[in-house]
Amino acid sequence: MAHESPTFSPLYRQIKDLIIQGLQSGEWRPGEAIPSEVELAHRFNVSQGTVRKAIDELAAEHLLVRKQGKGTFVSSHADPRAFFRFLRLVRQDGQIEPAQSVPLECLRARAGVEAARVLEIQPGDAIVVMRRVLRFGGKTLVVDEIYLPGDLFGSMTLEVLQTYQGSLYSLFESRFGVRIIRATEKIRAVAADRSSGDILAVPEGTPLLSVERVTYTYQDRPVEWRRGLYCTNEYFYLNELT
Amino acid sequence: MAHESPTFSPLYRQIKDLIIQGLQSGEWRPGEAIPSEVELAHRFNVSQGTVRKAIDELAAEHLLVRKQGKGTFVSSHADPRAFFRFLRLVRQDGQIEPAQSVPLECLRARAGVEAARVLEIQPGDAIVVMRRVLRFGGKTLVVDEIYLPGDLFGSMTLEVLQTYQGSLYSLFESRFGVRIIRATEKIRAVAADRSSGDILAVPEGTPLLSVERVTYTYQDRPVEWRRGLYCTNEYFYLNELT
DNA sequence: CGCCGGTCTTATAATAGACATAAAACACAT
DNA sequence: ATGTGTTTTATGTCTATTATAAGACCGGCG
Repeated sequence: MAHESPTFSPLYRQIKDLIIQGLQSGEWRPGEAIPSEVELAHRFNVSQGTVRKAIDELAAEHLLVRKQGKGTFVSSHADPRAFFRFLRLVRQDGQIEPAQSVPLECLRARAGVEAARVLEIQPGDAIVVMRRVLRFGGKTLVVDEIYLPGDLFGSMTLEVLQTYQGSLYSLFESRFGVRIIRATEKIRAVAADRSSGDILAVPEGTPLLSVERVTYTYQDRPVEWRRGLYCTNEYFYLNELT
Repeated sequence: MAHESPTFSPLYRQIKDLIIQGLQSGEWRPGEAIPSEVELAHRFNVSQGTVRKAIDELAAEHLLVRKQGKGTFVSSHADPRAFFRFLRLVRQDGQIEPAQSVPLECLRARAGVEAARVLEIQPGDAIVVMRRVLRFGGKTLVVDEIYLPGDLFGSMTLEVLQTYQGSLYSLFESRFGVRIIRATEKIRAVAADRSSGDILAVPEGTPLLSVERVTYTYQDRPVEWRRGLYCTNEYFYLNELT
């Protein structure tokens, strides 16, 4: 097989794309096992090693999780280990504590120019806006404002949010079929205004961490825009530079 | 080869350790090429594929860089692409701009309890303390206070810092033989005090990003402790969650 | 109830050939 | 003779296949 076409990609990468299609189409759901390497090799008519290399990359990207002797599983945000991949707030002493999400409001709106640009939709398109806080050990440390595209999250309501136990991304995944893959965050320091200060129980003007996040699903499609204000008096944002 | 010993590790990982030794001993220096896969395979008496897997992991950890058709090279902080791995400050519009480091002072001191704990040395051991600022496009946006263990950086002087062109980690690497591998950062929002406000040209009380970093070399040995204050009015800290 | 093999799974190792790169060798016009 | 563009070749990594080992699980059997 010669390298002729300008759109050439190696065999294992084509297999990788086929597996991603299976994930995206819902053929294999989060938490479930995908077929074994030999079975996939047979289905796609390639060797086991080629399937293996495709799965290796998908595992490195956290889309799949390998377990020797058991199988390869679709990763899920219901897995507790996935929580702190997207919430990096830890206590002074380094202990990571579970967060409790408390939804405040959820309403329908139309996208402004900025939200439309970030979410790659048209201004005026339907969106869902929600606000919520995160509580750590009884203290309210984060207030989030979240923008979602209406076509994917049209049925989102405050009651759904209040009822659901588990992380927000776990809800996205199980109820809306939206799998969060990666995100980028822009972090800066800002002063608390009246309303956020009240919610976080700090004086107006207190320095807060402003975390603006854009979240992506398959094929780099943005599906969430959020802005969080973090109170970092007793907790901090932990980042690993590797 | 059976799995008998409790300290068993697969062949490719033993090879990986041997390569790390070569890096650590200075047998192969930053920027240089290491021997080819077949040559290493011959030297260690294993197959090329096994060497390949070892190098794959080292490349994933950014210790090596592969270039098809050319060879595999020891990664270096002199490489401009490495700069923004450890400095994630970017402009509003997303453009990344080169930083200019301006050293302010450099003096010898003795480790206090906190510095000793972080750097894993004894209280009272010799350390080097330095302060410097980072300028982006003419504006002073970062002020850093940096603590280094004296045994590694004993010959550090203000003149060395002022003379050297290039990043600090590039200096560590070329002049002190200390290769920075990874780091962890604790980020919080704080208010500017008088002195830092003066340096950054902002009013006292302005919210600043406090970035406390511990930096590690081979075998997870801490070799730098620093605290930076970032002015995030026109720039922000960019983070990728993957 | 324990344990001992089958039989699934992924993990490891070896091998062969394809592709990438750059420098040496060469042909040829000036 | 010399400069220039092309071909060859040597030497890297990359891709693909195959074989075997190790981990997990289940059911039969003592």
